[in-house]
Order: sequence, then C-alpha cells, then structure tokens
Amino acid sequence: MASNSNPKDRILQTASKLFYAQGYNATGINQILEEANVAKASLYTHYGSKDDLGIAYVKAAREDWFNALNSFLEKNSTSMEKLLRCFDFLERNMRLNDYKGCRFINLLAEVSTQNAEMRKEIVDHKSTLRAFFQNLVSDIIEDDKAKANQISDSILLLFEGAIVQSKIHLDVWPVKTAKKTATTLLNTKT
Amino acid sequence: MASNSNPKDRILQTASKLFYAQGYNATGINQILEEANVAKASLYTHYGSKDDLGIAYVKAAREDWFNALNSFLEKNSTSMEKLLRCFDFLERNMRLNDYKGCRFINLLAEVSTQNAEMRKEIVDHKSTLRAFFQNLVSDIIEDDKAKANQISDSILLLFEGAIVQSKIHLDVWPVKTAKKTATTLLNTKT
DNA sequence: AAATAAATAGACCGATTTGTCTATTTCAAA
DNA sequence: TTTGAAATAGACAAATCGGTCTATTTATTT
Repeated sequence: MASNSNPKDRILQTASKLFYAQGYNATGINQILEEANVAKASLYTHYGSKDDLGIAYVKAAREDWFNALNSFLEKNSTSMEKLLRCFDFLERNMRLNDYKGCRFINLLAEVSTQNAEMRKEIVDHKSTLRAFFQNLVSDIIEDDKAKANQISDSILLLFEGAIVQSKIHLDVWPVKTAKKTATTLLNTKT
Repeated sequence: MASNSNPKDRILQTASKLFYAQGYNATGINQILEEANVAKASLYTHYGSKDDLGIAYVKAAREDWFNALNSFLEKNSTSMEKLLRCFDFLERNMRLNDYKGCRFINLLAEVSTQNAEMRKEIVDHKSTLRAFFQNLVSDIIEDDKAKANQISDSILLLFEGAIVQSKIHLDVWPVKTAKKTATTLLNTKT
C-alpha cells in the first residue's frame, strides 16, 4: 500500500482494496493494519469499529464511482453519447479491476441482512444511478414519459446484468451486448 | 429445521437455508449443526470440510433451481410463452425468498477468489442458463443466428439485472420492466 | 524549549472459528 | 440376540476474530 498520506487515509485505502478483492467478512482488521502499516489504535480512533470502517468505505466508494464516471464522460457530448459511453466506462472498469465486478453488489450480498446502514448506502447509490440514467434518457425521449422510464430502467438492468455476467465469465462480451441493445432501445422511435 | 430425513440431508438443508440467508462466510458450522440437530462428527464424515459442504450446496442448488424452473414452465407452451414465463418464475421466486436474490450471485461475491471449485459450479450454472435462453430464442428467431444470440443474451442480462435490482429495491418492478422489454425485443421482426 | 496531540508496538481479552478426537449410545442387519 | 455401523455429545486444540488498553515514541504547536 502506498506509504504516502496519513494513517487515516491509508486505512481507508487499504480497506477499500481488501474489501473489494477478498470480501468484507473475509477481511480481518489485522490484515488491513499490517498492509496499511498502521497501528491498531489508529483504526479505532479514526473509525470506531470495523462496521463503521465498512460504512466509511461504502460512502467513499460512492463518491469515487460517480467522480470516475463523470470524468470519463465528455463534457460537450449529447445525452445519447453519454449514455452509450457509460458502457465504455463499464468495460474499462471491468478490465481494470480484473473482473471483480461491482463493489456495491458484492458487498450487498454479504451484509444485506447484517448491517442496515451499509445496505442503505448501497441502495442509495444504486438509486442515484437509476436517476442518472432516467435524466439522460428523458433528454432523448421527451414526448412519452412512460416510455422513457421503461427504456431508462431497461438500460439500468442491462448495465447491472452486464456487470454480473462479466464477473462470471471474466469477459467483456456482456458489456458489449448490453451496449448494443441499449442503442437499439434508444433508437426505437415512438 | 425439519427433523425428518437423515442427518446428511438435514445438514445440507440447513446449510442451504443459512448460506442463503446469512451468507457463506457469516455462517459457522456450529450454527448449522445446532439448527440441524446433528452431531459435529456427522458433518465431517458425510462432507469432509466446510468448503466441501459449500460445494455440495452449490451442486444441489443448481439442480433444484432448474427443476423448479422446468416444473414452473408449462409443457405444452410455445418457446415464446416459456421465455416470458421465466420472468414470472423470477418474480415468484423473489417474493418467495424475501428478495434475498440469487444464491449463485450472492455466493460468487464471497468466494470468487477464495474457492475455485465453488466458482466453477456457479459459472457452469450460469452458462447453462445462458444456453437455456439461447435455445428458446433460436426457436423464435430462426433466420438470423447473430440476431438470435444478441437477443437471447440481452434477455439473460435483463434477467440477471432484474435479480440484482429487485434485491436492492425489495420490489418486483425490475422483473416486470425486464419482462416487458424482453417482449419488445422478441417481437422485433427482422 | 516546553507542552500537547498523534501515532506507534504489542500485550491482552473473551468470543468464535474450523476441525479432531474420545467415549457412549442408537439402530439396523445378520 | 449378537455384531457392526451410524450417530451422538462434547471436550479439546490451534488459530483468528474484533476490540481494549498501556506505555512509549514521534510530530506539531505554542
């Protein structure tokens, strides 16, 4: 782990790496401390417990994710271009992360019944993503609101399905397939 | 847990319930033994270790899942009807399981890097599902093979995306949305 | 330079983890 | 009814878990 920055940040960075790579329950705090080169007391002064660290992790990951997406999208592009470029972003991420999939989906599988606050952050994040797609699609399909929502939610489902299937098959074909059908749906004129 | 059947089956049944409800890593063998009313030695004679029990769990779940699906589909129905009814099956399952989502996706999130054999079973299961959709769609779209595959894979992605989003929002609207768009895709004539 | 805060190493705690082993009991087949 | 397998309860082990605490050292600030 990078030895720059302060202990507090180093803990979060290392936790982020390990929670993603090994899972939340499978990652012990001792491993985090070792790899972050940080004393145990530092974890408990900056974060109160492992669960609180987990919550801080999700919150930071939420911000990081949308920051990365927005900086990947080109400012002066149409809503249609942005929508399709979301799938390019996804493809790049899947490769970059060695097909570990979505941090939030992975975490939800572990803590859905275990930790209500982590669950809430995850749900809020995905609700934000849903609204993000809805906004872009509403720019393209302006006349029929019901149709716009049907298409934007379908794009969301294709997006999420592509994440899961990409993780399963260790390949980007699901992302390419999703992008292609998303294009088809968006070009279906009323 | 049902006290019928033999210890071996009771272990698997209880493990299946707990792994699904709490996750694999969050479930200790002691809890399984208590709820199954079974001695510890019985677990280690019938299954060799917790991981081996986990593998047995996935294998049994694979068989159960497709058995449930096939018995839900009506024998004398068209491929189109069967395809759409898959989403009714999904909706029923999501409700029935209190939106715990997909056993295989949930498990993959935990053991993807941890246990290669469990991963393989999960991947094989999803590959079977993919082929299942491909077969049905190929009955409907016979002329254009590339188009048939594009549509069947898109249905797979909608299906998987609906599972994930349904678990997130504790609602069946993603399944309904997926079914509707799947219908649209299947009705797009060449 | 003195005072204060931040970070350190690491012992320690009780609980829990998977897994082994012994000794006893239940049960079914010969 | 005897024999042998199957199942039982539970002690035990070694490791790890999250978390607390003490004592010391490093930085920062005044």
